[in-house]
Order: sequence, then structure tokens, then C-alpha cells
Amino acid sequence: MSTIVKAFELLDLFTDARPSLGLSDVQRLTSRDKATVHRHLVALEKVGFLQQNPETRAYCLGPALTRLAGMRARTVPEVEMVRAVIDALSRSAGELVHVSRLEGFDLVDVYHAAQLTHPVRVSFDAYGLPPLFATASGKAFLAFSPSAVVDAALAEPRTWVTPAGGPDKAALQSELKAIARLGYAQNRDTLHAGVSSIAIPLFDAAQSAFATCSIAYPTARGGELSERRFARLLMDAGVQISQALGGDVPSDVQAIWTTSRERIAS
Amino acid sequence: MSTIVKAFELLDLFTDARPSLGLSDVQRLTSRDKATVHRHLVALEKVGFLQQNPETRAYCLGPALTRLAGMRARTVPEVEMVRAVIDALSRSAGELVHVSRLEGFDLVDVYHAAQLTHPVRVSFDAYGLPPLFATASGKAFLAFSPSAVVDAALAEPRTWVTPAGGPDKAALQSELKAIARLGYAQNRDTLHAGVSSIAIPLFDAAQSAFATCSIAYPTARGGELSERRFARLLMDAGVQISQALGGDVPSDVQAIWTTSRERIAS
DNA sequence: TCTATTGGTTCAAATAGTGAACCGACGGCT
DNA sequence: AGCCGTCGGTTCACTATTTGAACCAATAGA
Repeated sequence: MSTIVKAFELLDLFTDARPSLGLSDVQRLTSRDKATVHRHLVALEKVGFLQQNPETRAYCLGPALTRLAGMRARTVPEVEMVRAVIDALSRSAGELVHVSRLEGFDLVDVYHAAQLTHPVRVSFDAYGLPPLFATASGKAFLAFSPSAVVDAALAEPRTWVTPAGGPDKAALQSELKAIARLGYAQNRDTLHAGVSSIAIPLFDAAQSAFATCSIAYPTARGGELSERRFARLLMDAGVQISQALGGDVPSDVQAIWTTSRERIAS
Repeated sequence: MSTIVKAFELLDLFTDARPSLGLSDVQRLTSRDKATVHRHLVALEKVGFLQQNPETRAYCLGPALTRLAGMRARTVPEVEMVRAVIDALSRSAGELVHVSRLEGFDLVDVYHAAQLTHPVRVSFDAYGLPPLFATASGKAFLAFSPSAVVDAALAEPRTWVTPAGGPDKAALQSELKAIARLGYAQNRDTLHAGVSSIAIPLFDAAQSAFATCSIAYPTARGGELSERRFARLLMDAGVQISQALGGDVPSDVQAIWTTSRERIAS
């Protein structure tokens, strides 16, 4: 194993639970030799990835991380940030995966990845944006937003007619509650006949929902099993994507996702 | 030199000017062997410090940086404490704001926040730390430190040549006196042409200066009015930040800041 | 005082890093 | 076609860096 990877593993030891670690702590956690650990720590401190408290001699994450993350936020386009994980997600699911972010009251495409494995695929039309309450992504977003946002979205003068007619406020409210409990939203033939999708919200640094990730698939290829799998894949990736975009998933949502995944797995 | 340092030096090549680099680019910039560079890049990608675009095969800064920086912001107590107030300060000023603390005779970055509101921004280079007498922060620190500290700092064998030449002890002494009267320090194109900054000292529990807070901005965007505003913003935040770091501003300094703010307001 | 921690250092032995040469692919030019 | 330069990436013998048992000095508790 390269020493780079070994050194990086040390950084991963610094978590919310234990933000600062002494030499012996790290030695125990890695079960590597103390001398090795020490040199790694010193090197990491030298490059600013760690910083040592001169009094306690304990190490914690260093300023270079803040600096480089800022550089990344400025220079790496959003698309690049999500591309890798979305591509992987699309490969696992074998279906179309989108990431969209909220602009005004629209969810606009940031990146999407499709697989060619199936002859029948859901194709993506970037135009004619439907209102938030008509898509799985929109509902996933609304379900994890403050009620003021939901009210504002419903007050939007956009007209849209789904096969089931316009939005029914009461029904929508209860659906959003259900989504918030479940951790993900689902649409089945709601917007276009034959097309279904499952979506989760993504969260920014302020832990507010600001974007969504969804898997779209032909309803015919859905079925209980596939849909549970898609939901699990999305909730697996949710934290990763949010973090790649510089955000953070609130712990209560993480808890919902964890229990939801377990329920699916069983 | 340890391979850890070598590898992490690669990360520093990714700047605003060139956010993504190919293997050959990195090879040229480092003048290391291509095989070495390649293995380093692959290792860094493996741990998420870089990510590679599968089409162009170019590398850019990776998601692990964002993740770890978030962890640092949450868990490193010092950072957590100043983060909120610095973010607000950066938003009000619309410029880069740093908090640095003294380590030995260097001011090292604790936290910094930049705004994206201006296309031209002062970007921050954490390495190649200049000596105390060359920066606004350093002068703010020295001006509020006992003369013994000033003498020790000047006795440091560090050489540094500003556009104006090396330090002139007599001139520096009188400048520090002026800063102590004014409450804040200012640099205009001293260290880098086109870059100015304004700084105040921060005080620890013993009411000694131990850190600094500064606003850096393109000189072109300075001007009498902006600079007065920046100084006022800093002096407004000075007590708050010192207290957030567990310190306390001496009452005489508080008095200086109060009168200085009033003079600016009028 | 004795013992068990802590962070940190030393040096021979072993492992991991190095780099010149090489590969296939791509793109521009004649 | 054919040639040339450059691209990203790989190979493998050589060697320098990393490794870890043993060792310090300092601190804390029994």
C-alpha cells in the first residue's frame, strides 16, 4: 500500500466523535508502529493537513484542508463534483440518473447520466420544466424543506395538468409527510404515462435541501424489487453527493435513511 | 523529503488559474519523473483528494477535501468558534477575511472565508509565510504586543524583501505607534502589488495579542470609503472574535476602537 | 519510589519509491 | 499513407525511503 494512502487513512480517523487525537490514540486506532505513525503525523502537519495543539500535543484537522476545499469550490464546476458518483450510481441502477438544483422554483439539471444497457430507456427532456409538486424530485425537495417554502411553491402561478388533474393541497401535504418519514419520494406514471422515478433531496452546507438526485425508469421495469433497490442506491449515495457538493446531510435525515435502508434490506 | 509531502505538494498546483491538470502538466510543473507523478496522482485520486475526468483524463481537486474541510469546520473547536462571525464579516465586506494565530513568529491561518461576489478576488496562499513586519496582520499584532516581543520578532533571522526593501527598524517603530493609536493596521501594495489589507489584533484570556483578523482586497477596490468601512467592520467584530476564541480585549484597546469607530463614522 | 503512561527518537533491515525506457493511441502535418 | 510529437500510462532493475523494535525523557498515579 502506498504511504500516501496510509497517511490519508490517518486523516479519516478524525471524526465528529473524536476530533483530536494524540500520537498514542492514532497508534492504537491504526495498529501501526508508533514511529511510523509519528512520522506520518509530522508530515501531515508540515503540509497543513493536521495541526498540533502545542500544549496538549494532540493533533486535529489542519488549515490546508479548508484552503484546498475553498479552491475546489471555486474552481471545480458542480458537474465535475457529482459526475463520478452519479456515473457509478447510473451504472449500478442501469437507469437514468439526474442531479438537479433549485433555481427559483424550478429544478434545473446539473448533471445526468444514462446507461445504454437497456434498449428501452427513459430519455430526458430538459425543457418544459414541470412544477415541483409534479415530480418525484420536486416532492423530495419539498418534503425536506420548511413549510414556508412549500407554501411559496404552491402559491406559484404555474399551471400544470397531470393525468390526475391539478394539485390537491391537502393530499400533497400528507404525501410530503409520508415522504419525510420514508426518506425518498416516488412518482409512478404521474407526469408521463409509463415513466416512474424515485428521488432524494440533497443538502447544502446549511443543511437545507437545495438540490435533488433521482433515478428515472420505465414503469414496466419497476416492480417492488427494483424500486426498493433504487431507493437504497439513492440513499447510499445521498450523503456522498451532498458532501461532494460541499454540503452536509442533517443527522435526522441520515437516521431516516439508515433505518429506511435497513427496512428495505430485510 | 517524505513522499507524503511530495504527493501533497501536487495538490498545491491546482489553482484558480489552472483548476485541472493532465499528467504531463503536473510532470512539467514539478519536474519530477512522469512515472512518479502518475503514481502520486493515482494515489491521490484513490483517496479522493483528486478526481479524474474519465474523458479528458485531466485531474482536479477531489471530494475528500470538501468532506474533510467540513469535518474540520465542525470539529476543530477554534474554527467552529470563529467560523460564524468570520463568515458574516466576509459577507459584509464582500472580501477575503482571515483569522491567523501566532505560532512561533509566524501567523498561520486558523480560518478564512471568501466571498464570490466579486470576479476579482484576493486569493490566499498559505505557504511562504512572510515575516510579521511585512503584513498588516503582523503589524497589528506587533503594535499591541510588549516591546520585548517586537524586538524578538525583529531579531529573527528571516530575510524578506518587500517592494520597499527590508525592514527599517526606526520607521517600523513609529508605524507601530501609529497603529496602536489608530486601532488597526493597514498594508497597501506592500507585500504584493495590487493587494491591500487591513488588520486588527485578537486577544487571549490574558489580554495579550495572540492572533489577528484581517480583510484583504484588491487595492483597486479600496479607496478611502471602503477602507474606512473595512476598518470599522473589523473593530466591530474584534471583541466578538476574541471572546469566541476564549479571550478578552483589554479595556484600553476597546476604548481605542470605540473612538476610532466614531471618528470613522463622522 | 515504582510503574505505566505519554510524545518522541534511533538505526539496521526491509520494503516501497524511483526513473529510464517503453507502449499504444491520438492528432497534426507533409 | 507515412511521419512526428505528445498524450496517458506501464515495466522493472536499482536504490533510497520507510519501517519498527528498542530506547529516551517527562509526566501522572499508586
